[in-house]
Amino acid sequence: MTTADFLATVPLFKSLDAAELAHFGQLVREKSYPKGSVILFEDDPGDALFVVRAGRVKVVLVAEDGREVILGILSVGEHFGELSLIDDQPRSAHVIAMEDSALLVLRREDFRKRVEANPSVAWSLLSELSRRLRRADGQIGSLVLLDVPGRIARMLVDTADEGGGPLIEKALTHQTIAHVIGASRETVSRAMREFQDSGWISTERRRIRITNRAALVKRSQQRV
Amino acid sequence: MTTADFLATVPLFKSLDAAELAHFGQLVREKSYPKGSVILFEDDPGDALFVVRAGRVKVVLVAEDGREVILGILSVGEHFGELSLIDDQPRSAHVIAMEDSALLVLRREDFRKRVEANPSVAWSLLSELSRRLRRADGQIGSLVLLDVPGRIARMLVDTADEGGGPLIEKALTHQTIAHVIGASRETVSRAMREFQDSGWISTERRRIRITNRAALVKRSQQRV
DNA sequence: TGTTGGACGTGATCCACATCACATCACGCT
DNA sequence: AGCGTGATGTGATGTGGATCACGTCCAACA
Repeated sequence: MTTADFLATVPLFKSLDAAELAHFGQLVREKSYPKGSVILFEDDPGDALFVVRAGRVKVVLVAEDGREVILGILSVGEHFGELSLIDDQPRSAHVIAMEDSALLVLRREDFRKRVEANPSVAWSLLSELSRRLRRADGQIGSLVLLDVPGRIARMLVDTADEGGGPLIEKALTHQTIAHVIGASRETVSRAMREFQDSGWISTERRRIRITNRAALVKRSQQRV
Repeated sequence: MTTADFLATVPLFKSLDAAELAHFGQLVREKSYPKGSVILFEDDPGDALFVVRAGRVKVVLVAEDGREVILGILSVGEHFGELSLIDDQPRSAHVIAMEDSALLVLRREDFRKRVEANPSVAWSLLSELSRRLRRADGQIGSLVLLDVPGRIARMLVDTADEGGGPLIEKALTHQTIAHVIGASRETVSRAMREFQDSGWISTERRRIRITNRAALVKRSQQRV
């Protein structure tokens, strides 16, 4: 697939015509990052937007003692790094490749010019930031109002809904889930086992099937 | 102050000229909300943007058992409700007047038309959403990585920085702080007393003065 | 096919905080 | 001035979940 063809599949650019996509295609360059490599560092000045072309990356905050929170996991077609292009502030988090990944890089000035020529891209960006803000606020609510099993239940339901079905493929490891919901690996393991014993989910290597969505939804709305 | 003059002071509209401001002024209507009244409900369909003209409002999520989290507190000149205008999704939280307040209300279609006529407003909106997203992500980091005193320290430093000086006027009550940082009122009281006894802050009715910013910053970066 | 490193399972222990229960304190009101 | 209501101070008690310390399982790879 050519770069322009790939860009056509990226939601951010969905409103662009072929000529514009070709134009964008000329401006980006592709970079590879092996699993575990740091794509960008918190506090660095930022002057580029990244689009995931292959692989998966995580957006993380890291404490001095090494503990981490995962703010987001981005797959093919998703983008990151636009905040610094918009407000000229430093990067707000680290971004690390979870698998061998390939990213398209677009520099600030190129991006700004293209956005000014295509206000519809600005609207796509607003939609995307709105979505992220809703998610972030929901996450804050979860952290404060729910216990760990509740947060896991919520995450499972959300993930399944986004995936479009009750089967979650290439599911995250317990350790990764723990980093996302702000809990320890052990507690996640225990809660997942509970769900399984209750018949709410079934798992087999890297796949989770939700077998009682209603129960999970209920569990994600109240403390027991 | 006329409505147009007031709008000129609102950051969202800072790039507009007098004619445009007058135009906007024609489209908004002003509504009053007594302290405690609910301005909008989570899950309602939303078709209006609100600008705080007087008073203070809080954006909150409420659990079934009544516990609440405050996602944001908005003062004069700040706005809310734009997410539903952008993505047509329902309201993501309740908004409640913390004091007797007056709000300017702008309907979706009027707002959209004006934004299309003034792309610079879209850029202001992007800046604002970026700011909120950074804050929300920071808050998620605080909730997961810091203990309660750490979160309070962070909040004090942030509030002072926004206020432009070490003196925080019309400070929030301990109960309200508790709702913002996700803790109990008692724990907030004890932590604030600790800070005071350590000489990091001093307080006198509804005012907090930061007397050792460095110590607070350090406390907000590591668990003790 | 043995080896090795990552993912998962599970008990024991500890502690930061929520919760409960009151005691003041500080003001805005009448 | 006296009253009532909301803000704050502070002990006692209970617990969800982090942490520590292992053991098991499994897939990739030499």
